Amino acid sequence: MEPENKFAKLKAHFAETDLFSGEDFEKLISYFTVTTLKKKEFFNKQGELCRHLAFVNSGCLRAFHTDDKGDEFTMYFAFLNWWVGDKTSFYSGTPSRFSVQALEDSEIFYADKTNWEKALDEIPAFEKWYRIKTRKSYEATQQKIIDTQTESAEQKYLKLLKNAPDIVQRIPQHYIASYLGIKPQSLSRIRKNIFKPNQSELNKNVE
Amino acid sequence: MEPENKFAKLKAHFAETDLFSGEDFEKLISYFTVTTLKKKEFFNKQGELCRHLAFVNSGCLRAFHTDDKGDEFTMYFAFLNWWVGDKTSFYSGTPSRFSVQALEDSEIFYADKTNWEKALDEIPAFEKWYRIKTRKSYEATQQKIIDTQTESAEQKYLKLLKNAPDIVQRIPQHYIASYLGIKPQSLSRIRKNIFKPNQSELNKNVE
DNA sequence: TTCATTAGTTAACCTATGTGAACGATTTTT
DNA sequence: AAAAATCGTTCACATAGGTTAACTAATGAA
Repeated sequence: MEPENKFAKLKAHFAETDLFSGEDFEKLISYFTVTTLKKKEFFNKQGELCRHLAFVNSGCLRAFHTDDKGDEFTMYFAFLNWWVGDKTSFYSGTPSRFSVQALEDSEIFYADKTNWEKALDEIPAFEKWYRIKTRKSYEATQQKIIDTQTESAEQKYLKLLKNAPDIVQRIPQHYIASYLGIKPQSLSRIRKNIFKPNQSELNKNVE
Repeated sequence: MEPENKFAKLKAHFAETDLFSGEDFEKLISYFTVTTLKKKEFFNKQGELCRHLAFVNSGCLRAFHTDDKGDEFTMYFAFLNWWVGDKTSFYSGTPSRFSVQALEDSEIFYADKTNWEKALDEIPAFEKWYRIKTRKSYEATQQKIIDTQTESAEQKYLKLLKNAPDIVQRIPQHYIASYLGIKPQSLSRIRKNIFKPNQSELNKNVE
């Protein structure tokens, strides 16, 4: 891909917001660096300082926390135009509470704190965009707490199948399990219940 | 309390941030209204529009989500200087995803959207303070997801006892249970294990 | 003061998910 | 092509927490 086209998808994304002029966008990308991650490569690691935030341009990553027992819990998957990184670590200098790892070969645009803050300062449209994104991400996080506490694993899986079948297809099952907060064996069992007998939520109200 | 003293605690709180001049503060409170809530009274209800955000000046409130089965899950307790309300509803006009209710007779300072946004526009120090608070609240929410998924109910309770013994003492036990995401009976059982035999986390490494 | 309500405890039983281990299928590496 | 690693499935068994229900203590209202 030609260098000047590298940012085409990102540009389309910002254009959709109606906040950005072409000039704003040119300025924005001047603060970012392009790089690629091979499958399984890390963008940042839990326990270390998170020095960059990034946009996903292609591929897919996941953010996951590893607990004392070594069990992993996937907090989110990140696709095209998502941004990734532990903002808390990035801003406060505390150790990252989760790792971010490529699940496929991926291309990202990243900026360090200096550049990120320059971009925020100098491009009001970006600052506004970022504030909105932060709000949405806060909302999603709150919603995830509610869902986590409120629904059974089967309900969560069915909801995911319904709302994001693409994710379920694209991502290996054991990562889905870790996203739902259960073990791969349990997800296997749940799938068996869903697809075979006349038991599950899928088949209720069928009398 | 004299009217001009009503805001003393809030003023002290903002003074601590080093962001606010006395003048900023006078301006700020001009946008807020004082009111009291009796124990069990609601600040806002799940499903309705959240029209106000508020600071707690005295007493204590809780934010909780009620699911389809009628079970409640407490998202947070709010004490002195916390602010409460469903920001998502407040900003986006969507129905609140949780209710906020006084656990004790409480005094709060609240503002509707018009006043809140005027305050943000006209008092840069407030805007900055709010951005920091929002970030912290996002961090706390993310941390709560991690804790929720990672720890057993007993671990969560022990952690709470250690980090916030005041909360445990001040707040009725069934609300604590709902904060931990379990039933009151289960918390009773857990407490029994902790305080009686040589079983629990409390007594390990004692050989 | 009495009655009614709310809060906390206990116990027996139930259920969803975890655990460990085995197996075949798929993918990656050599 | 072979060997190694990863992935998904299944099963038997273990366990944390939910459910129901009964009982007592504490609180609040009449």
